[in-house]
Amino acid sequence: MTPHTNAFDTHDHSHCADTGLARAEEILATRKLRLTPVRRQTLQILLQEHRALGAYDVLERLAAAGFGKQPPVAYRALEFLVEQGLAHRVRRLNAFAACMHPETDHAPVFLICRGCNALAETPAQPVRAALEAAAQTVGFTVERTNIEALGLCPNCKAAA
Amino acid sequence: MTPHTNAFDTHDHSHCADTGLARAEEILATRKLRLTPVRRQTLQILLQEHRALGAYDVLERLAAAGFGKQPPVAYRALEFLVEQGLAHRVRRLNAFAACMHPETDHAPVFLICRGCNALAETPAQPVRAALEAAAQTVGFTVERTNIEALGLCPNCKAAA
DNA sequence: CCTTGACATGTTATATCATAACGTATTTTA
DNA sequence: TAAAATACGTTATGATATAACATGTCAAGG
Ligand SMILES: [Zn+2]
Ligand SMILES: [Zn+2]
Ligand SMILES: [Zn+2]
Ligand SMILES: [Zn+2]
Repeated sequence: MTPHTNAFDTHDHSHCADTGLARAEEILATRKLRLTPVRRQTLQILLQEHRALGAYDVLERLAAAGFGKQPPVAYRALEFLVEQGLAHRVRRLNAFAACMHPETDHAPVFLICRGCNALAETPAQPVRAALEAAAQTVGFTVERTNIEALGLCPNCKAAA
Repeated sequence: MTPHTNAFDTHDHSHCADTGLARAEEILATRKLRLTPVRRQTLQILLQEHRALGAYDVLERLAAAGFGKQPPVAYRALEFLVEQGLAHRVRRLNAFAACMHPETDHAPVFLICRGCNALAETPAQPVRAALEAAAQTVGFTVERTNIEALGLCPNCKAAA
């Protein structure tokens, strides 16, 4: 078990970004899909911070890096990353975040700090299981989930 | 325990709508808040169906009923109902739905059928508890949640 | 190699969702 | 009944997202 660095602890963040990219390359290689320059740059942009970025924020940064300046440029790259499980969409924020553990446990739970906007992705198994159980009592089959919590991270709690 | 009618079963829906309105009146009375005509009409609109409606859908119907025709009319009424726990916002759909049990258990789980767009609201306690537990391991305090599942309801499964 | 088809990128234009700011009317309270 | 708070309506604008189409790139098969 990798000692999961979590977004709310101070940590060597270059590690997150580096391994994130490396994992993406591996994963896409095995799927014979291409991590093109825009896609790579988009993932890097998301990996730069442990928070969710709106599509237009991403777009600005893509444009600054010499890519297209129109919304579909960002939306397409983001959609691709989300489909491949390399990024997630955070509905509560209308925003996107790099996935912090693309290999393991999908169907993430997001913890969104309203103080500092940090976003942590935590393992979802138990939550997901509880949700499945609730669904089953009414005969509903769960295919995709959005499980998001808004609140305060330990740092912001301490500061308050 | 009321035998909770659920959105995926055929049921006497006028009962849902009637009790929904009645409950809203009681609740707002105890809080000394007003169920004004637009608010009442908005709640009735949401109660007409077990699915989520976009703000602009609601607005159209409000306008047809003689209320204002501009977005804030709908958004304000919806926001009020959501604040009072009489309706919920379904982030996955950018839409709103009447609450199906305003008294009990809040922090609902939504089950959204991608076949027929039906929306069921199920009790969230166990899911919520699992989420709290996950949050606690990183020191995060949960304040609000969005827990939504997309999938297939029993009827659509049978039809497929 | 070169054609061909699939995929990827870019553009313009438009659709959809949401709120700011302001004036008027209604309701409550003193 | 005056003052204050609340609610409703408008205009205008902001923010998010997708449709439709043209051009460019790549990987295979001939
Ligand atoms: Zn990091
Ligand atoms: Zn993830
Ligand atoms: Zn019903
Ligand atoms: Zn509810």
